[in-house]
Amino acid sequence: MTRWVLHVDLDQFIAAVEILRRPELRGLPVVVGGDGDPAKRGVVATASYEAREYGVHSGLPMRTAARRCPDAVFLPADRAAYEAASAEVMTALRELGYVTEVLGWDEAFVAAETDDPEAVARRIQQHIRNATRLASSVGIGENRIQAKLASALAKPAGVFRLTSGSWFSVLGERPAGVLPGVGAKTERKLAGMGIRTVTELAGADLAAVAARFGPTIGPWLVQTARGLGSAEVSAEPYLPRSRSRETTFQRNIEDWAQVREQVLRLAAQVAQDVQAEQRPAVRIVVKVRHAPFRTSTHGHTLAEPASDGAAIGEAALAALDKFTDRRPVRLLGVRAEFADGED
DNA sequence: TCTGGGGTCCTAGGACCC
DNA sequence: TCTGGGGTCCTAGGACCC
Repeated sequence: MTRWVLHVDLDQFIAAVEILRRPELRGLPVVVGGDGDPAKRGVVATASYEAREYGVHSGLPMRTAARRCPDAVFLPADRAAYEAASAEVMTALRELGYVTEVLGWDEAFVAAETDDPEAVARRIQQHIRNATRLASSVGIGENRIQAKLASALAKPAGVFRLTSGSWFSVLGERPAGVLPGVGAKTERKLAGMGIRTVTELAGADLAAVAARFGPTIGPWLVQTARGLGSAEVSAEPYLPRSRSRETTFQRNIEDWAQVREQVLRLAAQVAQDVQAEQRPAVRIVVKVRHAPFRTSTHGHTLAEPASDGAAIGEAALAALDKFTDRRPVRLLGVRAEFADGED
């Protein structure tokens, strides 16, 4: 028996949940995001595969999506519905009895001791489909990084195995940006060093990469490009490090009295979230995005850990007072941080 | 017509202490 | 009078992910 890591990833999860409750949308380009009005500020949360054919993808401004695919059905994001669907999926997944680590609404790692990981993958897909009517893809690897990349290669609704033996033949010539953790900025920096592909990053000079990206991220990048990494799957319950609320205003706010009002409103929501966690906050951070999309943050550490709305609201205002730039405000956010450690 | 919301982790610089 | 070298903690910002 060999120990495998499986990465289960729901296919077009948010769009799929919407199509389930509106079957007439099946086969149509569906775009979910913002409040569903593509004329307003907001970005795409998920596009159905049909909409992706038009170049619509997550993170794209809704307005741009409407231009690329004017015939798409635009729907508002409905968090509660996705949370409920996600809970059903993860409950079904855990019923199979494997050590399971949930990563978000629509993905999880599973550890399995087996000589036939494809059979386990198919069983997982079938069980999730029976319980929720949702399709998933499953990646199989010797560790998390291999499994994660494998699930992307398995889409839609497939199973794909990626191991140290096949890593370079499958991914070696692909751009380094396919690796999780390598975003646009990192990819550009790597290109500046003459590193473009996964194979090139895997063979890069460790000291040079560490000098450019730091002693932790540098070596980690090279290891990732080699397809090496942790195979641990943790069943420990997830403890959030922070809870936050933020809003982008449809029209920029110019009056600072209004800014204070909005910060207090967000702080009240955060206080409720903190109370639901049953752990006190130790620090409150306010985020301000000014009109030209410049974002900065300032925090205020609480005199003592607290969960009540008054203390969190006061701390948020104290943090807000550290901002000196009074230009128009596009976005405000309030975040509560919990103490780290075991308690 | 630009660019959401909710998160995580790492880094760099200053403060502070010995 | 022209002031080293560590270590640790705190804060703000950067990058990334879904």
